[in-house]
Amino acid sequence: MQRPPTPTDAAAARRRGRPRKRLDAAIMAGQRVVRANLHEQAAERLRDLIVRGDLAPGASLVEVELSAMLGISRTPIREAIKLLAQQGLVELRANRSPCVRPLRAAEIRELFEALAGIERIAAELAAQRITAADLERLRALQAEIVREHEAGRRDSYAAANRTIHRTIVLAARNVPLAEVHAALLSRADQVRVFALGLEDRWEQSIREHQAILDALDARDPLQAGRLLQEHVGQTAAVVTTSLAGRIDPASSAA
Amino acid sequence: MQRPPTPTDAAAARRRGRPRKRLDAAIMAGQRVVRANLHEQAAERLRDLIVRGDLAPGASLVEVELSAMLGISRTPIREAIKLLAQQGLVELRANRSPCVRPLRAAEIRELFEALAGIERIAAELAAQRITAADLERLRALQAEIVREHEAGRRDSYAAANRTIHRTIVLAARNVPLAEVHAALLSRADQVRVFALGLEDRWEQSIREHQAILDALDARDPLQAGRLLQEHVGQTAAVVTTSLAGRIDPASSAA
DNA sequence: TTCGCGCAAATTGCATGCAATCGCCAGAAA
DNA sequence: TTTCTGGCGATTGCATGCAATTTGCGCGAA
Repeated sequence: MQRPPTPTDAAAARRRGRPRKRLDAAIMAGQRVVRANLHEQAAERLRDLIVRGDLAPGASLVEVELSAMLGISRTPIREAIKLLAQQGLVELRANRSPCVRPLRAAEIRELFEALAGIERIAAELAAQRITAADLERLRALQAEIVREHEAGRRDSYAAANRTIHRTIVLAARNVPLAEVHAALLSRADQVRVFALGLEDRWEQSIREHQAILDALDARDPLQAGRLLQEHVGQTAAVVTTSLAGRIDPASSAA
Repeated sequence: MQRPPTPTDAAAARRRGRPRKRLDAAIMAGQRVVRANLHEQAAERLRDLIVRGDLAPGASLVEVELSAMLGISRTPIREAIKLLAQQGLVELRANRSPCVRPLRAAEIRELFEALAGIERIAAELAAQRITAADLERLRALQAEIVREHEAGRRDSYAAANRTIHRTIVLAARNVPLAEVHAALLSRADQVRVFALGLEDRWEQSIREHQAILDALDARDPLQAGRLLQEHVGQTAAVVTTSLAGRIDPASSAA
């Protein structure tokens, strides 16, 4: 009978498995240093589950359940949950199980508004600092988006779309800005999964991307910023409309 | 002989102290619900120590030391440190003691740049949504700043200054934006403590505040945003100059 | 039938033990 | 004198135990 690994099993395995020189061995084996701490791995795994919608908004996150699911003990789980809470994907409730942040109309509106603003700032900076290599990468991503659009591949389209936004922000060469953007973006991704009808906007969205890339290419900060902010605003409008009927308009878990 | 409380002492005290009905009793005693979890208290306390400069940039944060200092066990300390790391006040190093984020020229420049951008966005939104009560509060804060300036009270001036910026951001009525702002602001505060010569700019700064308030009063988003962004930029310039000679120009802990 | 009370199970929050890991320092070799 | 190496102490990372708190439910009373 197979059974899921318990924390103890995992700990024992980890101990026995490699007498010593673990890191050296891993590096010499050509493995990418996967050696992140357990709580980081847990955070990444949980983020993924939440953003992909496998853990539904409002679902309560019970420590022992997650601990059994991931085969690690409660401690790193707790740390991971705290991390995700800080990023807005999880909501902590005093003396209660934390839960996946529910979708609330007002919060979603504010989220996209903030995201649009931050991307505008990033675009303005990026227009001043973007390199030829950045631009080339953006054009490649844009081409990829077009391909995935034509092939109708929803997931690939979304991934490429995400990457193009991320790349613009990174071109701003501002780490704190990129960090806050990443936090907001993952929450936006979570929301998007539950929105329908986004495909209707694909062609329009691609045109907007093209205009933004042109503005960046022309090193026009104001234009790039304005266009990107509006672009995000458009997406927000579609998402909000799509979700409007299906979530608590006021709040939830009241 | 007095000795600092150990985690065990504290735990025992907490257990013995209140047989039950703890919350009810506290509420009926009219106490504000101070009943935050230990890790939250610890985070707040540590944040304060860092922002006030009592824990110097680069200082290493050893779990047992902090645990003894705050009279709690390592677990909540660890959680608090993770939280502060997420906010950029603490830097985690693999398998080493975390440390207070050192001051690095490039990072500080980026930090204030991001802060300026976010405050611009906030000001634009605030100009559209600000209420009469908000404006009144801002005017009172501005008056307070003038008073503290004339009295030459450095700490009070800084506190009021911080509050006025915070209030403008809150007037934007956007929670995610306010949250990311708060994170960046606390790091900026930490940096400011080590910058000299900020007093030279007080009068100019007060004039800039007044212009920003006027723009908000006039409900002029572009003007308010532009002025606030430039204002933060000016502060950044002074801070950067002041710090330029006294920090690792490139990095540290290489 | 419905409301209230109290008990029990579920679950968090914190403390602590244990082992792996890292940095540091002494000592040896060049 | 400088550099490399081995072992030791310091410190983290994770697992787990224990108590407090909360919630849900059953039972009794109105």
